[in-house]
Amino acid sequence: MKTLGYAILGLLAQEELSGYDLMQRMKGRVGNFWSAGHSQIYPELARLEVDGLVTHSVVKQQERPDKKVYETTPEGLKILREWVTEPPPANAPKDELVLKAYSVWLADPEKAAKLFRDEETKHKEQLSRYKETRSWMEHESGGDVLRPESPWFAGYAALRRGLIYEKGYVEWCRWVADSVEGKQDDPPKRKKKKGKKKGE
Amino acid sequence: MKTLGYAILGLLAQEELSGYDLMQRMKGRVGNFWSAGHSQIYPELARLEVDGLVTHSVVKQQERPDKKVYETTPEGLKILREWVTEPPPANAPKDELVLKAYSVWLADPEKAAKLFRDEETKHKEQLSRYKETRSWMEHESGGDVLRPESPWFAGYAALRRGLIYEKGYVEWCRWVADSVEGKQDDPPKRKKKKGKKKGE
DNA sequence: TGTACCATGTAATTGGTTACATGATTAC
DNA sequence: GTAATCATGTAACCAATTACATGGTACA
Repeated sequence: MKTLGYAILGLLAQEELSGYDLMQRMKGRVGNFWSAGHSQIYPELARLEVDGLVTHSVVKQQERPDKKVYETTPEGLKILREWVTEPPPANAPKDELVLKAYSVWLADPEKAAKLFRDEETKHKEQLSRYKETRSWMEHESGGDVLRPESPWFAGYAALRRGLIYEKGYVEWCRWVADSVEGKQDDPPKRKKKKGKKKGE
Repeated sequence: MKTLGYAILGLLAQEELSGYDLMQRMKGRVGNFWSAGHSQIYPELARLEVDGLVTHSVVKQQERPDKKVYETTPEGLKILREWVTEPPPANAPKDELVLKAYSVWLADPEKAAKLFRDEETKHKEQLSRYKETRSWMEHESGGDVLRPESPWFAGYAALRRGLIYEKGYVEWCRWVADSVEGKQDDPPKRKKKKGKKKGE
């Protein structure tokens, strides 16, 4: 089974969805750290069904094309549950902007500053969207965001990764931009203090 | 030109390297956010040479097989310099652990806690390695880590991304593990305060 | 009349990983 | 001997993106 299959099962475990619905969840990022196009999703759904992990029923709609609505089978839920607690293979994150940073010493400083300022802005915006979602979840869930056996908790946990990721990204972009502009004397925070702060 | 080509040019812009040297840099992560195997590197080097962006000379070694040492051409440096300040395509980060978190409500809490504790440990270790590298760079560079026109600065900037990334990862893993174990009442930091802190 | 959204699929291409293949030298 | 490192390549396979393809409804 490939990761995409588990991503789909994970979504279907929370609600019944059509291929089209899945596509939208995946475009907007499943719990913000996975994505897939419809050309990947439809064949994968077919494979999952052959393997007996999902089933579908055709929902007839007037005013709209008919659709196939998928749900997990008990077998599908079982293998999803097992997969969740297995350690994932070590992931080498790839980030083109960090690669650009690695060669930034060659670049025109003004253009470089603009690049990292623009990226800072993008990630600030993403951070704001995540914060809105967080507020919405906290209010809407009725406290379930902190109950680990609730799907609300799981979505909230994934969202928190996004919040931390973007917060760090913004901080880093700002540091790089400041540095190439010559306005940066020390790591962010603690300006004057002795800076003792033990090594680890 | 694909990203791998720029990754190679970025390394060769700092020092002459053989395909084997490049492979090692890439295994250990170029500035920690790109990677590639030797089966990708050798063909890509050949393409770069056909395009006139790198050249090689054969270095004869006794005690070791001969090797081809590559360097960038002026043309190669030029297109690298241009690429650096172009905005990268929006990257959708993929992280299998976050996907697992999204379905963690289905899992056995003890197994889930173990998973996230183990991951926390791994990322703590990576963080420690980065911190050692940081110290080494700061001492070895003679202050050049803060001079944007120095290759030291570029490597240092990439490293700082790694530091922030791992710091956030550790924090997140700990929060998830604490939560599934039932020891977590509030977002990290500020325990009692009113929590006013404006929306943005 | 044309754009946007709903809905589902297949085909071609690219990028990346794993496996295959060879061969020399050094250290245990 | 045999494992480890140096050194360079090709071939097969897989995952993912982009492009091709179809067809209905809503709305401006």
